[in-house]
Amino acid sequence: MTHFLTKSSQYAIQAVMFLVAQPRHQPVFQREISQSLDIPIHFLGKVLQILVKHDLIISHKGINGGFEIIDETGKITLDVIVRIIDGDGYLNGCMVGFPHCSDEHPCPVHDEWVVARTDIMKILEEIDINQFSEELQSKLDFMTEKSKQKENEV
Amino acid sequence: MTHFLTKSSQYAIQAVMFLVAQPRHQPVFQREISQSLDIPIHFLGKVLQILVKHDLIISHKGINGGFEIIDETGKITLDVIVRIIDGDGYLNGCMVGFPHCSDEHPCPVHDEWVVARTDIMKILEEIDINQFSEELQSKLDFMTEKSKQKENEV
DNA sequence: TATTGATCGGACAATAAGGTCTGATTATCT
DNA sequence: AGATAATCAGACCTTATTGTCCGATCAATA
Repeated sequence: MTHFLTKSSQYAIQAVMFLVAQPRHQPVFQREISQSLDIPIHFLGKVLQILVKHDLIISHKGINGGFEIIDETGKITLDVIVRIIDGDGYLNGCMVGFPHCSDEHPCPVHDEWVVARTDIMKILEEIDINQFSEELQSKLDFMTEKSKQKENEV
Repeated sequence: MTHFLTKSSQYAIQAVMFLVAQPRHQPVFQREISQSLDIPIHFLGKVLQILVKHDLIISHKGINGGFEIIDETGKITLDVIVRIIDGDGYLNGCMVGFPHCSDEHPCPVHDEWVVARTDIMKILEEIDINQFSEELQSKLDFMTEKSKQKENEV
């Protein structure tokens, strides 16, 4: 269906944004993340565990547990998350799948594709999630289930 | 794996390019297309049948059969092919999967994604495969298995 | 008209992605 | 110490994509 990122990496990105947006970066229950972002809870758990293993977030077990972002982390880019979840080489290769397509021997859409790919790379590599935590807090209200509550209030 | 187009639509696009590049648009055997483009022959057959049903190419059955592009066809865009094979709505929706993301309530990467998506749309909607049939003939030599033959000759 | 060799069509298998379930482990609180 | 409630870990199921196989159908040719 020509999806661009897998569900797994989409969920991971959403979760990281959600954690960054937390005031004081307090720990959040997996259940709360799941409900807020409308992500299947067990699937979310699996994704979060991968992020924990790669030291992007930390987990607290036990009754007052939860997940939180690691404060010391510098720049958090989508690129980092996608590579952790989906592995490398996600935009390599020809857009239409020609095995021998390259800069030297470009396929009919190669040059245009390079331009588009550069734009995408910018999003993945240059945007820093840690930068706009205040902006995130307001924006994510509309992204999460809070927006539905607001609709119901009208 | 963050693939952008499915194999099916990639194969379809490659096959259409291959047929357009044929001098005088002569019919070509499914087997020849398969070998030239290194596409599994039966999978290719299934894809080609879909294109036939949607009047993008025509098929000749029987012993001197094969597939050829329909000459009367005007502009052939990747968009048309992708919609036939993969269905509609292939770049709709938020890049990172937020259900409520929209122009009015953009997610943190929405604006940048719109730019990148526009570039991709241009490739899909504006490039006309029928336009550069001469260019295709030379370019496809490198895309197909002919390039390997050239390598072996050296 | 029989043979040949092509597409056509549908069933089927293999693989990966997406999603679910259950028990184990862990830390907090009473 | 026991109850509680959270993450952790892995097995398992479902679905979609990708790929394979085989018989039916069709048209050209000898």
